[in-house]
Amino acid sequence: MTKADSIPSHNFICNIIAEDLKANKNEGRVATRFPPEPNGYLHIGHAKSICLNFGIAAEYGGVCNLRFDDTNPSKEEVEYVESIKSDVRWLGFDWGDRLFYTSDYFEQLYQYAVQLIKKGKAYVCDLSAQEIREYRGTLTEPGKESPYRTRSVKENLDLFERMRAGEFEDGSRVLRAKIDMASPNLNMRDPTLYRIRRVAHHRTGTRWCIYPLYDFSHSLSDSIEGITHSLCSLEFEGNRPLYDWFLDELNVYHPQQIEFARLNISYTVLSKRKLVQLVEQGHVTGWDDPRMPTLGGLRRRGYTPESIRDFCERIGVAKRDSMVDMALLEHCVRQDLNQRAPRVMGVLRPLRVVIDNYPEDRVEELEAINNPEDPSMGTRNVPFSRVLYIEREDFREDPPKKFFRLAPGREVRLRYAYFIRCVGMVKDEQTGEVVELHCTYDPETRGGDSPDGRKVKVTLHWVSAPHSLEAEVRLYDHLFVKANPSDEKDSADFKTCLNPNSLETLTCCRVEPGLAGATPGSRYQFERLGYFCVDTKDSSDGALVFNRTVTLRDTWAKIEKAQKQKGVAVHGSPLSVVRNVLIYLADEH
RNA sequence: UGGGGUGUCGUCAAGUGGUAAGACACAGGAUUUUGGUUCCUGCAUUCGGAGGUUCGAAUCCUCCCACCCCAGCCA
Repeated sequence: MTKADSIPSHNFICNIIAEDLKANKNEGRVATRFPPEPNGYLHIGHAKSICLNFGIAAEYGGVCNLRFDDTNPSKEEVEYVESIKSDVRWLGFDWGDRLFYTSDYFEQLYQYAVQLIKKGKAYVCDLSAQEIREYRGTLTEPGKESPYRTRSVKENLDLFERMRAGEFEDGSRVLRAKIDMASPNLNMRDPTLYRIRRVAHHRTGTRWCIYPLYDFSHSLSDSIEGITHSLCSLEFEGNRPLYDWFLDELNVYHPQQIEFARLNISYTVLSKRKLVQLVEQGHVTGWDDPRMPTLGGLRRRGYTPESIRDFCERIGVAKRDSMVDMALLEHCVRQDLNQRAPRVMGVLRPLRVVIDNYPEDRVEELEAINNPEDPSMGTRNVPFSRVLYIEREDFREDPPKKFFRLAPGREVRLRYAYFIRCVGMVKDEQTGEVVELHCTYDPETRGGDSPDGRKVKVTLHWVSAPHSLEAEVRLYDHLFVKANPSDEKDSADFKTCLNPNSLETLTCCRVEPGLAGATPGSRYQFERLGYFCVDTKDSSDGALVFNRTVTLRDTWAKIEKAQKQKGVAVHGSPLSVVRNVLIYLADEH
């Protein structure tokens, strides 16, 4: 990788940092942080933030902290902190010894609150949640001051201490900042700093019964850690004045909050709230269902961390709401996997082919290239015999225009093997379905080249029937049928456009014998089909299960789709079929 | 009808007064024992709209329009 490649694309945040550096702000120091709340699993939207924060730290010789924003014990669990850590690591980032928790600062945060009270900038309020809401006013009308706003410093100190000591009921009192109930920015209308909540915390246990809220704890945690640039998403723009207020009132180190647009991708959803519904209502099998945009789902699907990082690099960072085309994500995995995935042959929907002129008991080992993009990956042998399977869709009894594959009388190449010509077919007498093909092979074309220079329009993948292994293959498609599921007027019901065909399970697939014992998580390109990953949960030596990561680009599919849309005459002449083909009608099927 | 933001190709996105990068997608073509890969070529006389300043505007000014966020003791 060249230097230019490794530099994050130019974005407005880099511009700000570069200027700060030039002005020697923060003594040339750069410190960022990734601050997840441990209340759910990471998804690709988080990956954007992780890549940004860790990427900037790396680029400018700074550091990036991993900080769990664990101020709401009723929603947070250790299970989530563990999964988040492993996802960040999997993505390829290392926080070294800079693992922090907001809960590490509870005592210090409490002292900051006391300072605010002493300055007359915070007070204990006895209004109920309902009343606080009523007193807040509306977007267009100012709020009313709480009757408790004028309590003395002494009384506030006493009350706050007793809140901590557990003398009051949950929800009976809160600590509030004393700012301005008439502020046009609702965040500044005496926001709540602490609430009473007798819930055990995953790290501090029952030591505390009061917990700080986001605005207060986040800005101060950033300050405590010496964060220089605190990057967050757009919806916190209105919180910035409050972020700044705490730091100014307390006169402590003042990081700069910068907001950027969160990631949206077409044909999926990226909000914790919505993802939870998909899991809980059984629309997917879990957080790591390969259709989920979670890092766990993408990993199981076969996405590489490199491809996700590349994607995050390419989408850029800006302030406008946007929706990135899913096709870009798919492009990124294809590009990565094209370079590194070993090629293999697998037949998804097998069609039996008998090579009439190939000896019954002969088996040949044919050399196949593991990756044409990378000769160092070497070669392997695949067995060839009289009975094979090819892809059902690679044969058409009545081929449409531009269909180059097998048809009665046609000759094609079997990859790394021989040219074969279709001379007959067996049909199910009930359904008329073609259930077996009879072909002849040309012994002169071993390896795939014809000595007489004869050309063939296409190369098919295949497996030797007796040598092949059975496998289950799961074909995944977009989770939603609409580019923007959140568009539903009835925004509650983004699920109305769930794709009913997002998963198709194929159970009688046949793959080449070399795949026996394939390691769970390993990725392959099934030639001509796509990239597949051995499932990490359901696959075993005796019962292989593959997940399709993404298809290969498919020019034929595109042509066929266009033909169907135009209603073009897609059939060839039936006369040629009659002339060239022997048709065996089934009697034993 | 309060405040805070944002509007550049179908989708992302550079551009910061000197005459519209790049990527994906799409469309052609070449090469190809994957209809894959790779390689060429094409793809915004125009930057939400209207005025204005200027020799010169996507960039500055004015007005207008559209969209997003904020009324949790969530983050």
